Amino acid sequence: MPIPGIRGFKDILPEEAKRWQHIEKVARDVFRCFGFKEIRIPILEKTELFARSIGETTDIVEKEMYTFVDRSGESLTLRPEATASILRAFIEHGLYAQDKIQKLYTIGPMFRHERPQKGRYRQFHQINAEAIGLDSPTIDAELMTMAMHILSALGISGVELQINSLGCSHCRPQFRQDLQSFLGTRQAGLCPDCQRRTVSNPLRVLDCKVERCRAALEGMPSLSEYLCPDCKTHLHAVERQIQLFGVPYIINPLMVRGLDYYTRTTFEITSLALGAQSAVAAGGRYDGLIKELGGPELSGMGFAIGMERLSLLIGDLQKIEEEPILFVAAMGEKACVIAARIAHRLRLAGIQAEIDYEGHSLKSQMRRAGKIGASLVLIVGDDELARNSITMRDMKSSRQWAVDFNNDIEALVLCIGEEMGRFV
RNA sequence: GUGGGCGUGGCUCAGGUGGUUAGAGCACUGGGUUGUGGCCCCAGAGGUCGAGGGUUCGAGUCCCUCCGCUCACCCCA
Repeated sequence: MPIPGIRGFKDILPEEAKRWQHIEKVARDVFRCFGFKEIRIPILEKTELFARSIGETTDIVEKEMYTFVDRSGESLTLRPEATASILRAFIEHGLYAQDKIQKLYTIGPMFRHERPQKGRYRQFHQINAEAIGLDSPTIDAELMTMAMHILSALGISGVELQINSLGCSHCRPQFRQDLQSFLGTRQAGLCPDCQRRTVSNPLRVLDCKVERCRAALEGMPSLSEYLCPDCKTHLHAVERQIQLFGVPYIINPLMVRGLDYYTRTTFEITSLALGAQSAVAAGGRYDGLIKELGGPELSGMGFAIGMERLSLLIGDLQKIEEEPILFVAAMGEKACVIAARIAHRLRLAGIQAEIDYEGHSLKSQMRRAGKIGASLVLIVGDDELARNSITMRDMKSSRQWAVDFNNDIEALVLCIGEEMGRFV
């Protein structure tokens, strides 16, 4: 009996993996231009790290983490996001001692035990960027710009950048309290979810999609009116800067985030092409978090891009240039041996070379050569060997000719290299 | 955790009101061309019809249970 894979854990098959490689390559190149360095971090951390950073009462921590006790009795968790781990590493290795400013990125799998649906899996992959040690609103704008640039560099259009400010530790508590008491007076008109949210996470009511909730919330306190002068100034500066970068955006005062650590600037990049899970990227500022995790008093700002969602948006439009392929077809025992040697030598020269392994007919080998997209086929057989030559066939033009071959593979390989326009 | 839709060869799907050996296209293998790909033609191989139980002389088809996939809610990248 075959053993199936786990729900929500998807295989990325070769055809799609090719697209993923392309995505990563483009992203890495953008990071390089923006001065971000790669950091590679473990996928397991102590559970405590996520509980403290993401928030004890968030859905992620309460019911979505893959948490288990390992053989030494310690509670570990498969990371549900990357920020906490990056900050942990940043603190643990004292990176701030070399340079207070650290621009870091990582690409890899994250794990959340949610019900899978379009664009959402239990093991999913994120491209994650963090800019640590900067209070300047310019870095906020720069990060959002960079995220947008990665998307456009991948040929993705039709996305919307939404920005909001969640306030800081000075102004948000008052808003939360006032919102909560306001919601208390409107319970009857709210959907069951929002009635629950009133207690657990009142800010979430802001972006409820249920129509009748919208109506019941007439006259509700507005977050933007509660922002303290510093937060207001910061938001305006972010706006000014992102306008200077020429990136279109909209301010969405109703957008909130699901992780507790966000302060001030938050953003989301959405696309209607994604279905219900419309966010392809999201992030924000987290000013108190590094200290909260036992590090220095430095602020930070970061974002994550969902790889699966990116892949959905790119679709099949992506024409990735293929390297040329050579197929060595062989007829007869001697020829098979020589074919394998030729292929081997070509491979060492950096050319993709394929052979037949099962003694198929020449017709069948030719069919296979065509199928895998070989541009050049070498035909080695009794006839050729008897005449000290091999046959070369250009698959595109169907032109074919004989090439001298006195059992001298090096000379042959030179000839092939010329034919394929490559250095061997 | 909740709800809708769907499970038939590797893939995409046909299979009125239950009836004999479950079909097609694509892909695969061989042949038509005793050594030549794509197009065409012929042949072949490949399926416990998601699983288990029930009704029936008889179940891919009807009933029940379970499992899986998928979309949506919740939540989020």
